[in-house]
Amino acid sequence: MAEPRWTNAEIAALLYRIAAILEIQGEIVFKVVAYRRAADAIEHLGRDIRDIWQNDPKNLRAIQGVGEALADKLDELLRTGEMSYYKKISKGMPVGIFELLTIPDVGPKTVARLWKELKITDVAKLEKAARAGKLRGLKGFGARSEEKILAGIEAARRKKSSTRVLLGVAYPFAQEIVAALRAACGDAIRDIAPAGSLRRMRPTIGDLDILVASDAPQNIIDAFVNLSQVREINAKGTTKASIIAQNGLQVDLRVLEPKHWGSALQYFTGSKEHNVALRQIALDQGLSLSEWGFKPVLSAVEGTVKGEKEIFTPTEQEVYEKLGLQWIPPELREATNELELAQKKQLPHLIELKDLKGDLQSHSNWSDGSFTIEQMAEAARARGLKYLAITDHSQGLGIARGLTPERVKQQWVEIDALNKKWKDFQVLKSIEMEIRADGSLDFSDDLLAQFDLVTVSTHSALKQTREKITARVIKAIQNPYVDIYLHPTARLVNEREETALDLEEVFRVAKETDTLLEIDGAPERLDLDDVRVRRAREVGVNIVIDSDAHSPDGFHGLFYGVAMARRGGLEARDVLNTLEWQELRKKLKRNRK
DNA sequence: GCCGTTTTCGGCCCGACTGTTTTCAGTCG
Repeated sequence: MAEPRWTNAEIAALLYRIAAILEIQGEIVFKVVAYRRAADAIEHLGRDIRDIWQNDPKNLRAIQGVGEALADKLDELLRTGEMSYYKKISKGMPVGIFELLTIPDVGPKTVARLWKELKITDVAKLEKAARAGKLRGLKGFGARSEEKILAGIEAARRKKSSTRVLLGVAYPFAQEIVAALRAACGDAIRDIAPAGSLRRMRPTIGDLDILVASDAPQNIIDAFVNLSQVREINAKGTTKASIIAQNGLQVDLRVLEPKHWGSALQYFTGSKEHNVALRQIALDQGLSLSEWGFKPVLSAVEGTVKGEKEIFTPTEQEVYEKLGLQWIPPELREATNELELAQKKQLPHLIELKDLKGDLQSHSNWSDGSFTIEQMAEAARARGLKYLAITDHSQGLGIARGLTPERVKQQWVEIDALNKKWKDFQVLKSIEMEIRADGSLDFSDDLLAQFDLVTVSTHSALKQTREKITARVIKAIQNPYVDIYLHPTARLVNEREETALDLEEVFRVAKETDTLLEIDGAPERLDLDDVRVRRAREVGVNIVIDSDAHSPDGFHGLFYGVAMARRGGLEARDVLNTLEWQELRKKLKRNRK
């Protein structure tokens, strides 16, 4: 019997849905939070939940936030494909009701009352009722509430149609805004930094948060709303302002006194979950932490006030130090295990861009790039790299003018000639070889053996079943001349979901065969992502970080690739292209035997 | 519903804002 196969993401979505139902039904918030916490943990597991489960519910309790009750419910779901508890509580819940929760200022309590008292079960009915002035009959609702809800419905619609912006777009734009503000305000700015998910280097960004420390807040606010990048002003007050930029991004600015800088930067950087956990650690030490600083709290044990004065933290380091923690790099602040490591002073020494010695995926005008090998090589060299693999596509990818064996040989002549030009730089003969739908490769082993290194990837037949695509990839990476498997999940951020590939199995075989897996740093790929990178490291798979550059500008992909590696907790030693080519070369499986 | 060198029971983050209120509940980040 083929059971419906639930992915981690689908299971997480189910738990989030249960949380929403419980919330609307008025269940205690802590139970709701428990479901959300478990959902979040499963979403960010980095491996298939079945690998942990192994047909025993007890194993599931190893997942943070999953206890006895949830383990049993998940066990049932994994065994039978259904969860009777969900069936029970979702009975009679109108499906449209969950969309109401996406409206700003409409929360679970409001939804429950709209449903029970006015029979409103979807957004269309709510809009109609608000326009007809029927909401003001509810206790605590007035005409103003109706306007607010109508505006909220509009805002929710706009938000739904606009996707999050790629980090590769938002990051340079944030730098631009910061530079423009500095130019306009000069010395009035004591400190300035982008915060939020941008500072944590998430693959996509919703709104941009910019923080400024200054003694002259009004000057900063005025300068901000008058920047040439501003299209419209949402709000403008004495300490904060919000604008929509010409490029459509919402930018929120907050100005605060320098003495609050540390706690505010910490707070606005997030993540929310990280902050919640951090505040708990503070409480355990008798301190209440907020964006304004620390306050001593009543001690439960002594029943006395430990102190009176607030404690300010002008730097973010001081916030963490005050709690006996190492300062935590923003990329790690996603409430995985960073607080535990910071307590034990065991945070990884994260890899930096300057650690990379070479780039192992790039394209020239021999296939789908627009620049010559020489132009690409000079650009890489100018960035301080020592080697660059030219990995033009193989013939299987016809759309990218993939190379035939004959053209490969011609390209090698050009590369050999170029390599005479530098003493401090080398172009590597490589290829991005298509793994065909049946797992066979474009070139013979005899030809593959003559490259410096060989990379493989999939661009077609991406909808194959889990079994099929996994077998296909494994067959390819078992080839003794295949060194690197590129952008393993084939996802495109905001555009295309990852394939059904069983990554855990691929990790296992990659480790067994000494095949390297890639973090493709092109902003539209970022593949492997941080969660997968973390898991790859746990398993012991070797990683490389590449730009996938198709032009000299494309080498900025290395920066974003390093960001994913940092989010995944990688150190320089975990990434093989931090080695000189001669050292890396020895680690390739083709040279190990 | 989860969790524990201060607990197997009794806790579970903080502050601001809003609209409606005479002291607060709900929502948000």
